[in-house]
Amino acid sequence: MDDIAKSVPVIDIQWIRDWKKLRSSDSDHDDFVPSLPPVMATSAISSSSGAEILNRRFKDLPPEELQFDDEIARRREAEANVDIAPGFINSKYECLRPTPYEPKYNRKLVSLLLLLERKRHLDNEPKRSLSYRHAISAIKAYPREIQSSKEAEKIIGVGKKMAEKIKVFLHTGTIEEADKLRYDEQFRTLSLFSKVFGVGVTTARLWWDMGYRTLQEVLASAKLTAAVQLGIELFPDFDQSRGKTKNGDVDLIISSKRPDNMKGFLNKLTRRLIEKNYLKHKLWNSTEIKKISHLERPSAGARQVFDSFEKPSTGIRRQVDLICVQPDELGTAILGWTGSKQFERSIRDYAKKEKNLLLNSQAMHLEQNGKRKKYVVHSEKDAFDMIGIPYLEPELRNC
DNA sequence: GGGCAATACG
DNA sequence: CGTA
DNA sequence: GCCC
Repeated sequence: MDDIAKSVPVIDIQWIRDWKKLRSSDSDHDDFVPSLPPVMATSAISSSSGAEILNRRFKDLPPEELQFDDEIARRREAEANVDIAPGFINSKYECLRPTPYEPKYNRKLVSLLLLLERKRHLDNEPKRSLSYRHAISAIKAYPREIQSSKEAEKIIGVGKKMAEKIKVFLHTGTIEEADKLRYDEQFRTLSLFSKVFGVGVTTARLWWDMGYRTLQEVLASAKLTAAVQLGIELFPDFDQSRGKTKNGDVDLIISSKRPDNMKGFLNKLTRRLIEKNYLKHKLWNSTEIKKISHLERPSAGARQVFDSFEKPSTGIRRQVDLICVQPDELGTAILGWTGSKQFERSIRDYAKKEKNLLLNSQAMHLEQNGKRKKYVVHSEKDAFDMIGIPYLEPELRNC
């Protein structure tokens, strides 16, 4: 367990230090292990008031910028069969190749495809959205500028229709459907709504259909669950639309060598955090209270998790997920909560289809003639080894 | 044509 | 079922 | 929307 703790990157921000202090002053829990995915420690100093943000409607929103708008040298489409780039791992399994957070090549193309993916997602077309996800991941990992649609179509995950869009892009420098979305009221409003914690595409569209166009209107008129109401109220704090590309969620995975110590641990912890004024009190008046008391039960093992919002001494708020796991779940838990989402889907897909290994964030099982045999995964590296794929640093899992 | 990750919680 |  |  110590090895794991050391191998996991830890963010150096104030509240982590506070946590350490808390930990060292609390001998009851001297063996709890914080584990963190690599998260950029950026934060927004909001210059706008919360009310102003909640009242924004689509025309007031900061422009839907392309992540990148490179001066693309228009590449000649005519000349055919460019070979696929050497060294590119051309597979439908994203987990087999490194994928950077910010690609060096094909950046505008990726930005445009991301808009189309989001559109499919907001239109509740999850399978099409997934297809775009696959193609985008492959292109992000592609080691040079794509020269022609013929070349693009050799990439597994890029089929006929997307190759056609890429062809247009290489000729005109854009993809019309995607470019239009940047100024599309419905698209941008649905995007805004679905950024609220607790709101997915169904709710976002419901609000749109009811005629709401700003979060303030929603807040004033719709009957909301306590959680969603809270999500809206906290939205300005978490707003990251200006100048910020990185999201600051933190997951803490907590485990103990003496699982009996963990009974009520989250409860005690949250009580202390409230005492120290790290937590936003409002939260605990809402639905979350149920979750906490629920976790108090001895609940014979497995996963315990809840989402919370923490207000560190800096005054900046972040979403923090606390996850308590059994010691033998630690490896798969870290792997499972580190992401990216697409990486998790990919590695689970590969494990099952290629190795008969069933993987989730609690365990890995080998399936052989109808029986399931459990394997204990001690670390991320362990998991990669057992599945038989090369280890990837977390910062290269941006599929 | 079938399948697309997998599971907990309200 | 919707969301994380 | 794409792969097998």
